[in-house]
Amino acid sequence: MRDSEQTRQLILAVSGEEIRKNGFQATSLSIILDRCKISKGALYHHFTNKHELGYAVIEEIFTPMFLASWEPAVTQADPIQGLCDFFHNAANDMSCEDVVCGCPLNNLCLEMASVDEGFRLRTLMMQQKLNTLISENLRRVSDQLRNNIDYSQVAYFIVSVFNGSTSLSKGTQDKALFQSVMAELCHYIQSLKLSD
Amino acid sequence: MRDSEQTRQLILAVSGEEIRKNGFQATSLSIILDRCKISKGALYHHFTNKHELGYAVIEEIFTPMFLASWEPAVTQADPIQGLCDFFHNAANDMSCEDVVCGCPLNNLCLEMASVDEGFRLRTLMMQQKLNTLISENLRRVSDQLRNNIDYSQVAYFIVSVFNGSTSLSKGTQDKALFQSVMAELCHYIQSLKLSD
DNA sequence: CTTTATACATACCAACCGGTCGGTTATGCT
DNA sequence: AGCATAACCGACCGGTTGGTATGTATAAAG
Repeated sequence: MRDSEQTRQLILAVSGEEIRKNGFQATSLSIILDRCKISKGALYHHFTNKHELGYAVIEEIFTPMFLASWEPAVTQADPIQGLCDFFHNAANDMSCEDVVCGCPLNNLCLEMASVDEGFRLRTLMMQQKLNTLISENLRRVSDQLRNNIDYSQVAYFIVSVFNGSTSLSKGTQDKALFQSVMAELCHYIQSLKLSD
Repeated sequence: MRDSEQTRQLILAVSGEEIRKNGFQATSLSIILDRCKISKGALYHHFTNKHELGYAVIEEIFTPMFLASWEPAVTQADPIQGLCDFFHNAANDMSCEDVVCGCPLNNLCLEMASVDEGFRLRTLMMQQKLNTLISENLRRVSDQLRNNIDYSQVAYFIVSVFNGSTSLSKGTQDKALFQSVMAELCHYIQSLKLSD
């Protein structure tokens, strides 16, 4: 027909951008429809309601984007160095818009987790996947690291710093602040290595 | 008259709770009016519009609450130990509702900083005050700490971890996760001390 | 060519939003 | 007592929201 899948992907992509900019609740369907140049009937043909649209955006847009951004950093030979490079690049390459918007998934998590169970579960699943990704790759090189490391705890710590500093730099809209915290994070990660 | 100030404080307190629960944009004036048992005219007598109400909540409710929670931890004789106790207590004493709601200021920051300049500026001011509070009290005991410390950077790092882990535990609604990250944060802070 | 299901469009709805405004009541001042 | 004004009320406004019911165009199948 009129390429149903393409329409669906267009809706998801545009919705992702708008939710990223405005948050979920503040994003109105009408502006999505305008940008997609489709009718309300078209949207409700593909998604049963606004919540389901949000779920789909998380699963099909945000989650893959999120994991894909961390994955190459930790899967390389030296994940410690990989993470440091990742943070360094994140701090330097981050556009002004990125600083302003912050991590879209973290925003959604904060906004919707206490409002709707569906969002909470998808957020939870995301964080667990990410934690597994980081902690297992750190464990992979455990022979180069200190002995008393709780890998899951360290992974959650790292993600907490990253998310927290993203929020902080979003609020202050200060890129240098983000770079500063990232530098301290690298410092922390390096300290996981055996010094002697 | 009918105790204008008391009415104003009631509006602020109730608004604070609702904003903390639902976020700013998702909080409707009508439920605030219902809970306060006042009319819309009363609210608009005290505040020119919803944004100004939000500003007042930040300045008169959230900011004092925020600073007051950190202040005793860092002003005591040993701020390192004070912070560790603070984090430890935060992890243990945190009610389920606190875990669900997360830090109200951090939420507001994420939601409104990119939408409205007034919110951004008040968020920025808050973070600067907090950073000064922490960094200067750490500098106060710099003779007990490592040499190469960037105190402002470390302070922002600490706050980033705290905010980030609050968000994370809100999304997952997992108190144990928060405790875990707080434990790692204590570990990090202790490492600032001279070991030899 | 007809049938049938999909893929949209249009028109519309009730509910709710923030905000306004004319009126009313209570209080302090003179 | 009388007046001015602060404090408060509540009906109302235009606009927007998410959601729906119904109609129509398209395209593959028989």
